[in-house]
Amino acid sequence: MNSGDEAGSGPAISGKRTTIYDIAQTVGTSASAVSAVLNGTWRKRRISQKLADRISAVAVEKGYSINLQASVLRRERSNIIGMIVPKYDNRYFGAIAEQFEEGARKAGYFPVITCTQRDPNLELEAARMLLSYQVECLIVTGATDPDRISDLCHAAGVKVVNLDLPGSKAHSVISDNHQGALELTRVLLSVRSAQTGRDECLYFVGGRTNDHNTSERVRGFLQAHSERGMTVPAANVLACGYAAQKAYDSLSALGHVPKGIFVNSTISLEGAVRWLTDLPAQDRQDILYCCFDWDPFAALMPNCVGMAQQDVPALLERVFAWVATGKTSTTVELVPCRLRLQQP
Amino acid sequence: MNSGDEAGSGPAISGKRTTIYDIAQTVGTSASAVSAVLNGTWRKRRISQKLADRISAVAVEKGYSINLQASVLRRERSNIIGMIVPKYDNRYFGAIAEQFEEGARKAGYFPVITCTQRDPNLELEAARMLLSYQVECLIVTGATDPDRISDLCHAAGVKVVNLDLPGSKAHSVISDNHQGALELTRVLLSVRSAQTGRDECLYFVGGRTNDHNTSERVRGFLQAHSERGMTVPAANVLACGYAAQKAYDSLSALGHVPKGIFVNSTISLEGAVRWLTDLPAQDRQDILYCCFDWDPFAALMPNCVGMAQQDVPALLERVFAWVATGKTSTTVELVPCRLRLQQP
DNA sequence: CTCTGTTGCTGCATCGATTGAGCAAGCATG
DNA sequence: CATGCTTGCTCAATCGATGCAGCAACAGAG
Repeated sequence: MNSGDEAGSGPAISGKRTTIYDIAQTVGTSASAVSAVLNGTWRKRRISQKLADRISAVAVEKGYSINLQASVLRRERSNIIGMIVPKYDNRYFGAIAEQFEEGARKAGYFPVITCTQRDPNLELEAARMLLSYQVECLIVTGATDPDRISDLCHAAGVKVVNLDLPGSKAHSVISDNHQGALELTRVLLSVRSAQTGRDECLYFVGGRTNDHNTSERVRGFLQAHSERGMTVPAANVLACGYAAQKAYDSLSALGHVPKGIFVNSTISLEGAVRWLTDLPAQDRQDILYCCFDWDPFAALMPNCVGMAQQDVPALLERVFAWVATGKTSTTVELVPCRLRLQQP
Repeated sequence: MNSGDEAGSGPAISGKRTTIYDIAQTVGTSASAVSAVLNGTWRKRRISQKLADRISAVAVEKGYSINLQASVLRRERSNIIGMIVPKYDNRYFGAIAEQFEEGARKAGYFPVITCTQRDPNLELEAARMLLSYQVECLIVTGATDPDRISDLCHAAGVKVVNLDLPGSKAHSVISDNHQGALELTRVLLSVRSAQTGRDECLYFVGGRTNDHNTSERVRGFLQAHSERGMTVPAANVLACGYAAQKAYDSLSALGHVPKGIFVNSTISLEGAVRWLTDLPAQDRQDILYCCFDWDPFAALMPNCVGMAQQDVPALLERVFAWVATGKTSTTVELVPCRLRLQQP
């Protein structure tokens, strides 16, 4: 049962990790030589091939792994890049997290992501933690209060970039929510009017109006209507928050069945689709919706006209490009969304 | 534009972080006192309230944040717990990542998650990295080769737990794939036979047969058939890998339209559903499927009979309970799945 | 006035890796 | 044989936080 081998010069005895000093001792050399060999600077430091080989062999044999806490402490750079995301469990943030890691590794960083559940206190706490781990740069995604985090980072002399939601105290890379919403609304309006033969105002469901992204999307939504000479009644905009249940409740509370719905996020869409499937079949037939954000299953639902997919690769490409420049100005970069329409 | 204030005793000048020595100097005390005050051990170390207050005030004023690299180096414990996940961008792993972080924080750990794209080399590399950051414990989720990672961890004296996929060299917490697949298949078989009046073998799509989870699910799938006296032809099991496109291709390649499909994961389901929506409407009508793993949108698709949802909270609860015991034996814990059936 | 005990602090070694400075040995050149 | 150069290594300080050992000052007991 117990596989720990106590004897011999094998791998570290439980609890004690091998250090460069251990290796130096068994090889009969100095810790500096071991360090130089193991971090690749040995040629420059004129260590002989022979010694290098002996050291490498012993390191492998002992299962050595560097203590990066010690290494980072000594060097000026930590090579750690941090990210704060509100949630992992939807496709948008899942993709952001995944591609952030990929990009970070490609740029030579070690990525550390922390999920903050849209809780402002947890956001601050997480940012502080990441700073304590000496991140060189922090990417703040969808934070409720990005500016306070920017302040923290500035105090520590750490680069910050806002992603997805803009802030006023750091560079921001965000989707062009207005453009995406405008185009998406145009599509839904024209499909519906082709179907019914007349123009009818759509409903907007989900999000919060004081949130930048939602207000930009509402602006696009309204503009698409006014392009057709329509004025949307205020009651058609149900900015009820992001939770799925809220969307379900506010659609149910309407008292009638809206025929065209702009859903503000896949999270709200979960509620909207649930509401839809709970309707009697004949009501369900001619309801159409579109949704800001993309999900592969939601995109294939029969009532879905199209989705606006935020261009995650482009967003992250912009973020890493910004990080590489080392600039510190406070600007906002807009990245266009991709429209993904249902094949008829 | 430039908000950096160079003068005064304010927050750190860009590039230089405040340390306990800086604070000690401005307060006119020793670094030990500052350390004791800032890490909460000052009462025990008999620092006066007055000095403690002065130190705290200066620390806040200077925007001090502890250097955890230095702290961890000195102490015996790092408080870091690591996790390796193959992907973030589906609901199952998204939920695992999110709840892992929550559980880790509750247990007093700092969670670090790394995503390895189902790439065995990246898995090893990531494990090595996490060990270098002195993780106290590593949770290995869905790794292609968990045992090699276990070896690495044992060599470093670090606890390991396998999650989702079992390994032979560490404790494993996994879903009861056989039970879940058995029950799910029973449901689909009975719904289909109620519909058509006769028993018909289902198709199994997705996964790899040499993968533990897939083979257990196939076993459940076959057993549900044999309970009804049916023998499934080998050709009905399309273990074509996990990628969505593979599922699409192997369903298209069949040459006929199977009427009942057991889909092995939501990733494969993306392909299956795409295949479904590409079919002519009359073919699509009476196809039913079920799927192992849960997705809120997929669950609401009209042809979906039910999904097996892995009990993520229970899985992680078991993982953390195991970590807390500190035991090292090699056992497998099975956690039952929840069946989520389509409301008729 | 000495002895013991308490309060409130400081000094210093330590964790493991890194790196500039430096040293001994070997060799070639004048 | 003195000088300079190269090769191949070692020494020791350093990064920032921690915590043990210890010390000065003072109070109270005898």
